[in-house]
Amino acid sequence: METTRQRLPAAERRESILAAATVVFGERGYAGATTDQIATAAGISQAYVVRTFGSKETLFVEVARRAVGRIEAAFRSAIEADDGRPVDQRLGQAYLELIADRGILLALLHIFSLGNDPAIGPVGREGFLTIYRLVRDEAGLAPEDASHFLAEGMLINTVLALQLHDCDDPDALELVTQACGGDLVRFRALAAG
Amino acid sequence: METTRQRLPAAERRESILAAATVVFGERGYAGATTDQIATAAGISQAYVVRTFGSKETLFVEVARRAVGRIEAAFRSAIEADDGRPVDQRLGQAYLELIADRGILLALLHIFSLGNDPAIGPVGREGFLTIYRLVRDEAGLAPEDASHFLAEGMLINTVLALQLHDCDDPDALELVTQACGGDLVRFRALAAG
DNA sequence: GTCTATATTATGATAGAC
DNA sequence: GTCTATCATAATATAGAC
Repeated sequence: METTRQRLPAAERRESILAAATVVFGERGYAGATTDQIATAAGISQAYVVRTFGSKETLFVEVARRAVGRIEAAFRSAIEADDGRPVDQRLGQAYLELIADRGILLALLHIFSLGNDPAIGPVGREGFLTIYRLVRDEAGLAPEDASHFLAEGMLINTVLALQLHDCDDPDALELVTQACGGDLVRFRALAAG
Repeated sequence: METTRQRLPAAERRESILAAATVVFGERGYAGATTDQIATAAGISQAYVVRTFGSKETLFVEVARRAVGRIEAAFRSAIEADDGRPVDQRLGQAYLELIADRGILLALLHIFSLGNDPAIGPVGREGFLTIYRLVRDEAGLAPEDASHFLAEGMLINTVLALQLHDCDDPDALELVTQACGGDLVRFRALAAG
């Protein structure tokens, strides 16, 4: 017999759609993802996805804000949890752990690549600067170090998007190993979910 | 009176479409760009764009290969032109100069973000690894340095895509200054075309 | 080599029932 | 809170003329 559709409170439904949308947008990009794919991933109807957020664009913006929020949260707790290691090392690990949160990093990559879009651009800029300020002001990194840190983060996003960690190619694995600071096995495990 | 449409040899027409497509794909991404926008940018009809490359997907793949080719060419000439400065500095400058070649870097960013796509993914991986091998084997950078170099490159792509160089925000400008190695004015001039 | 016209499909969004 | 049905549009691709 069939499972009846779950009736959820609005807040939970929103969150479940956002989670599904993050994965789908992360895989296909903003324009490439369809509200129908997101609906299927969330286990509801296409119309309901659109109705809940008003439009695909609004949904994407919410996904972007949520993704930035996750990064902020991860970084803040890495800053607080002082275990003796230098703060940039703690931040780097926190960022890598986010790979497990499927789609967050990939969705961000797509958001950042759409700076030209009148609706999405401002959200991307604000999000990126928010993260920059966090690592500079709250973690206390010098501008140069903060910039390097973001650069390494963008490389991680890229090798993750390209799925180089699943390649057989030895050069790909060498590069991923460098990008993740040495622990390829862990990177793979996180990416596999 | 109207200018008559230029009749061009096949090779030149292909190149002019590729150039236009690079800009449009760079601004909107693969799925977000339409063959009609590309046609307008190239000054020809939509049908002719599709007919020349067979499909939008094929066109995008050609754009990707051309973009990677441009980077290879720029890096090879930077490696050859030994002016006494360390090679990674020459490479960095060569990469920055590519900003002037409108769309190349932005198109690449979009290509690299679509690793999941069955047709585009392999092209993106191949392109990225080609560049990695070039800076490692031909420029002679150690894997760690090659990785850092690519990371800085991805940061440049990102701030360019986000158009942080056109922001008023002082933090944005600080970050772009770091990303481009100090010369914000030059970065802006290159980006302005 | 290049265009106009059009077939075809896909997708975002809306209306209205339950 | 959620669905089904449907509208409207946009966009890729094809056919065929010049």
